[in-house]
Amino acid sequence: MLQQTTVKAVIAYYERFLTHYPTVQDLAAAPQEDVLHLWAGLGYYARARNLHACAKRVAELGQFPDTVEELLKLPGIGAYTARAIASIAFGVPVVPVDGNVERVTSRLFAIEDPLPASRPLLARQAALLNQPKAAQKRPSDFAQALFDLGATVCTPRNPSCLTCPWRPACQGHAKGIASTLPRKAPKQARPTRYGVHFILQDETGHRLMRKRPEKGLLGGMDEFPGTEWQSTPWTEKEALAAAPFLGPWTACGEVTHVFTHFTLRLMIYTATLPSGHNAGIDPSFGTFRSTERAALPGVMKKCLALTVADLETR
DNA sequence: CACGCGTGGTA
DNA sequence: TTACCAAGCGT
Repeated sequence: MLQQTTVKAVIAYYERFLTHYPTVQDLAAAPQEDVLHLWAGLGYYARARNLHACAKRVAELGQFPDTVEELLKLPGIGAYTARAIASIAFGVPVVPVDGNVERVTSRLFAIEDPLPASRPLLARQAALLNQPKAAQKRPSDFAQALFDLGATVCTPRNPSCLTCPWRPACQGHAKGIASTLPRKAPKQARPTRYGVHFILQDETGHRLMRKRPEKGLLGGMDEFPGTEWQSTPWTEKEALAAAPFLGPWTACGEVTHVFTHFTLRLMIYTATLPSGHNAGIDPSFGTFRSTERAALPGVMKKCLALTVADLETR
């Protein structure tokens, strides 16, 4: 859960997750649908699918692997997480390199080559940080102290060099460039994509939803039926051709959602199905279900909230 | 190796 | 408002 996600955002999800799945066997036995439902809103949904697959593998093995090499073979466990588990859970003297450790390392050694190209060099240098005997003796404390140094002292902006225990050894500070490191390659501009979604309610308050493909964007999560997301806006005529039934539809507003790599603008249409008319809808548009039980990603929750707000002001 | 993959917080 | 950032991984 903590991969690229802040502790604050994770805690509530973590607690809820552990309540449902106290052991790795419980998680391994759960339906994917339930796992994704508990993850909905946290983002990076491949992590949920990987964690689920990982639990199944560990249950199959009968125990957790305790070496970096074996941990790396598990789904969702990469160079960082394998070393975090090995050092924190099993006392193996290795250094997990996350964003914090990359920053600390780039400053300590005054590495000016920009990310992400400098990543292999940073990893090699970071691997040397636990040479001192005290670090070898307590791999778990060393790893977590390194994270905390990065999170509270050697911060991205305005680092507290005056209170830093490593200031005497810091080449970045000596050169006066610590706060400017790590350098980063310039980023690409974020394109905009456009889509139209239809929120169709039946007489019981259930809404028409379908499951997205297992892989790719929002993989395995639920959505309201709609158009593809393309680089140009849809005309009303084009959009309505993609609707799950004839209508009439109410244009209810627009939702903007920013993903890592593109901005999404969605037009939302709503309708309530006249009773007895829900048989003619093609199954490719989904089934009528309670939104409470669905695995709706943030962008779809926004769409739903818009229709609810729109209804109340109508 | 570059890119795709969410969401919330902060300056 | 925009830009950046967060206990990265898989392809």
